[in-house]
Amino acid sequence: VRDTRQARTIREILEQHGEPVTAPEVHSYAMALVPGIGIATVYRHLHHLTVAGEIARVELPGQPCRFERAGKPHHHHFVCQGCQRVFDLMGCLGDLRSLVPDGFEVIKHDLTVYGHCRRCAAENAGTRVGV
Amino acid sequence: VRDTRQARTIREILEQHGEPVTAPEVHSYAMALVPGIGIATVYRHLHHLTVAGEIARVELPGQPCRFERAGKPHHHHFVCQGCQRVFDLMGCLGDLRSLVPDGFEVIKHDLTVYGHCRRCAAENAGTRVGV
DNA sequence: TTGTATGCAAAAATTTTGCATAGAA
DNA sequence: TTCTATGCAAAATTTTTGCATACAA
Repeated sequence: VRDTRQARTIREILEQHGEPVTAPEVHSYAMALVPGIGIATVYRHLHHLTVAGEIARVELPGQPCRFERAGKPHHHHFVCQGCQRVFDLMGCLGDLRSLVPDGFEVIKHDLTVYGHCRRCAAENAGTRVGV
Repeated sequence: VRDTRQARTIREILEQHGEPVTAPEVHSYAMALVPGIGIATVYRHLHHLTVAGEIARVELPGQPCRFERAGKPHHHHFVCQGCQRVFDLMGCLGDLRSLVPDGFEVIKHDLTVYGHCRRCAAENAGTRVGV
């Protein structure tokens, strides 16, 4: 993998983003920095960076795959149902082994919490639609 | 929504399945009962049944949408990394509000646990590849 | 009849691949 | 020159939609 302008741009976008971003989002950010960059190049570099362990895939239920910097401590994600933004949730839950049947082996887990972020909770106060 | 043979077949497949199934899976089961049934009909009925509240969408991270009978008590899912089967996990976790920042409002959550089911855990004992 | 449901094929939406060419070593 | 990277377009995947026809009331 050569250190081209496209490769550098995509790596930097991922490094600078706190929350996970989708490939089309990365593409539109990259377009501003490298006009004409193709979406295929974005997908290819996201793949390279994932294999290299520099970024991690973040799969949220029912959503297209996102990517975030690797190396963060174990964490989960919060999806705001107002603004659709995704936030990191540090911390985790207790013993998951108590949830699985006897003989089942737990390797890992994903938790996604849905709700309203601080801003949307404030804006929606009083006008909440049944969710 | 008329009670046709296709509608009845698809509803029954969903009623009888313990674990969530994908639309293509429903289609192949339905093909055995109603030869020539189209995948579009399957998607249309899955949509109708979802709107009617008879079945529920199950979104697992990184996987195509699945469907299961509605009305089950709150539960989560276990994905076996050996056989890829999906199991229901009854029970739940403690207080999720402790995980979210101040001012955030929790509405719901999804938990997916990955590992090996009893059979795959037994088969894999000793031959485990690093996962 | 009158209207809904169906199957097929085409269309969307997201991601991957093939290929000729541009660019880097 | 030699090889990788790129952009474009086409393909693959999953789901939705349009439409003419079949079927039900």
